[in-house]
Amino acid sequence: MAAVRGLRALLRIHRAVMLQRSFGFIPVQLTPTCLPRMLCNATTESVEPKPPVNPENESLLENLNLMGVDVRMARLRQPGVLRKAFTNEHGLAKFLKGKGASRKAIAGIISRYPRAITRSLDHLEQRWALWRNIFSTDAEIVSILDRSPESFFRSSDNYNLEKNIDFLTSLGMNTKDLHRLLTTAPRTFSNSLELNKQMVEFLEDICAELGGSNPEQFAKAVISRNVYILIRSTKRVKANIDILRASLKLKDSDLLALLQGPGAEILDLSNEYLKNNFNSLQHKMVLLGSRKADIKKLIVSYPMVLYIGADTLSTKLDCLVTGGITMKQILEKPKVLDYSTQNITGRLEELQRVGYDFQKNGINILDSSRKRFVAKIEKLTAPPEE
DNA sequence: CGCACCGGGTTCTGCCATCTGC
DNA sequence: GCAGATGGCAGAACCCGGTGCG
Repeated sequence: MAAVRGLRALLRIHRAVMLQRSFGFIPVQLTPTCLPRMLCNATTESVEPKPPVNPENESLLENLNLMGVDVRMARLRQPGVLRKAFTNEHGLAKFLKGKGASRKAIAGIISRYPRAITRSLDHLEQRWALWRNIFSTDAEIVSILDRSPESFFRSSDNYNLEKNIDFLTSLGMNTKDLHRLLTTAPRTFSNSLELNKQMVEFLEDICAELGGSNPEQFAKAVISRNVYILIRSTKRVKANIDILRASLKLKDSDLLALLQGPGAEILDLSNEYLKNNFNSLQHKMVLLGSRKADIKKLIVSYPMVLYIGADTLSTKLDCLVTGGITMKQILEKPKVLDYSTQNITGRLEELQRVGYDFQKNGINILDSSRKRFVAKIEKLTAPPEE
């Protein structure tokens, strides 16, 4: 995870540089020839008339600096906001502070989504009230803004937000569903109503196409099981369904059950990732002596296996097989793959120490909570007396 | 009681591209 | 020709415990 974050940071820096280049803040190449040109620019302005770009609003910059906003970051994200004559940074800060946001959180929000300071107090109050229909405390909302400012501020259309809430409710989502949706995929509520409707209609069509009798409940089931669906494109979800359809060759009714059941969880993966994982899994399992039918069985009973990255999965399977677990046992209890390689490794070692017999006892013990596992080990090591 | 089955919880943003409206 | 609004993308698992049955 940390590594991923590090990589992202690197990418971000890379992108930032590219962005600066495209805006002309940094010469494309830092070769000596650029220096004279820059000097030239400074001395002979009239020769090369600059495009009439509004200058940045100095007093705004000063305000933002005083508030602890990372102005450089803000400039890279939304340069236009810094050139605006009228903004509402103080109003926003006061508003958020009133909701319990810290100074640091507020600065972070503006740094990451500068357009937030263009929203009026009325707008903010309205939007907050709408979110409060779903959240019971301000603190919950603040934590989401801190996490993802864009989700809250990207759209200025409060009416659309209201319609989205109505629409999702009309699908049969209860408050708890909406809460989960807004907590984990807040962008859903900033989508246009049209976009959300498109996805729902798409899902309903899939259901009908597969001979399902209740498209509405199908759509709801898929979304409830995978709250990220609505922030994906129909193109992506469709491609994933096609991948599953082509590779598993299930009966329509079985595919339908898979999609609204455990399969829903992998529908939002990027298409290449899903394909790649499928191919790697197939390759790996063949190496370990499985047949095609086994692979299909595994995916149908435990689609989350395709969620696991190719390298992780390969390592995990090796770890299990090396530890004396057979592929057959894994196919019967695929949920062991839920657990981290590290966790599995540790358990295998402990079980070996106490001489656990997987042939006799099965591998269910690997698929249990830490608490239960520890209790089990304690019992196995305790003297058999009384 | 012990076990297996099963569902649930956590979690997922920050950027670019493309339109739209002024 | 700008800034705003919105769509779309890549990224990539792990863990817990209620419950019902033998």
